[in-house]
Amino acid sequence: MPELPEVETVCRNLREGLPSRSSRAKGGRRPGGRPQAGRRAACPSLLGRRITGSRLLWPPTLVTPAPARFRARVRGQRVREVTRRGKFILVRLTTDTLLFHLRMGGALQLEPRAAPLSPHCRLVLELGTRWQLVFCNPRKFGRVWLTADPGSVLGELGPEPLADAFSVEHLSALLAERHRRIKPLLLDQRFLAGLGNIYADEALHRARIHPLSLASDLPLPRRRALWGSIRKVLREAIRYNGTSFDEGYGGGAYFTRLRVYQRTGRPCRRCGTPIERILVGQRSTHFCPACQARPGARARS
DNA sequence: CACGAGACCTGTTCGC
DNA sequence: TGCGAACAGGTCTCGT
Repeated sequence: MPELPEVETVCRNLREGLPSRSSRAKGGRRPGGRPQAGRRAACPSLLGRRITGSRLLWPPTLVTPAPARFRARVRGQRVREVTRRGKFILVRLTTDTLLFHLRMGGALQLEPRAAPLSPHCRLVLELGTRWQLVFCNPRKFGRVWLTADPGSVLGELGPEPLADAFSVEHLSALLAERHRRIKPLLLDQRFLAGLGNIYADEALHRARIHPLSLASDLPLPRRRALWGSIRKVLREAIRYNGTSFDEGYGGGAYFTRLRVYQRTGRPCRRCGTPIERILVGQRSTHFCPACQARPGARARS
């Protein structure tokens, strides 16, 4: 599931820890409150903890270095910082950096060492006697790197859409030189880091751009609108802890705000027209045929 | 350079 | 109810 807002949520949870929460607390759900995940024990911050051991349960998870070297090298290092770049989670250690990519789902969280491990658990980093950092990944697509040079892993990534340096002029210039359909372009992490299928569809709808539009053909007002909608959608989703349909993200609730993603046949929240679903570059793509005019169907200018 | 197809995987939902 | 098909938030590689 994870796109930029979900990964940001995971990072924040690792940095700040999670307060305890019970599904039965205070007579159930607050009226108007965000839906809450189930019972969860309190867990502390990952920052400052020392890695005392590791267990690799699905070897293909580890890209580099080889397992024996990984185990020897990661042991004894202390966690200094937890940050995000695109959809990567960066855990800076004493001398190296651990990079995690969840790909199509999963979780990275602190758990008591006494707790039973999920069958989807692929890597465990032991943190003393009480806690462990657990990388769960049901579909086995997720990957982990340990390196002194994170740039070697992140090298090709495009700009960070929420960074101050990512200006409307910057995006506009990048779009102008790409003869590519806008939807697959937004999913290309070398073009822009962090968008995935949900937020690409949502950003395009808010900017009123048809997903098959040619990037280089977008008129300036659409390009400006896209810059704003990308940032707005991502910021808003982060406030809601992402759009999670499963556990492990601390109650992501942005699905209540989605305007097109997986709303096929339901009315557009702006104009009431039924949302359509098409395939673009093998990915499900949701849009409003009225709000998001076809590239060919040019209005008189 | 741009694009489609296939691969990598398991779990859940849909249709008959 | 049961069972296979379709589908899922991502990315890589190959062939055209």
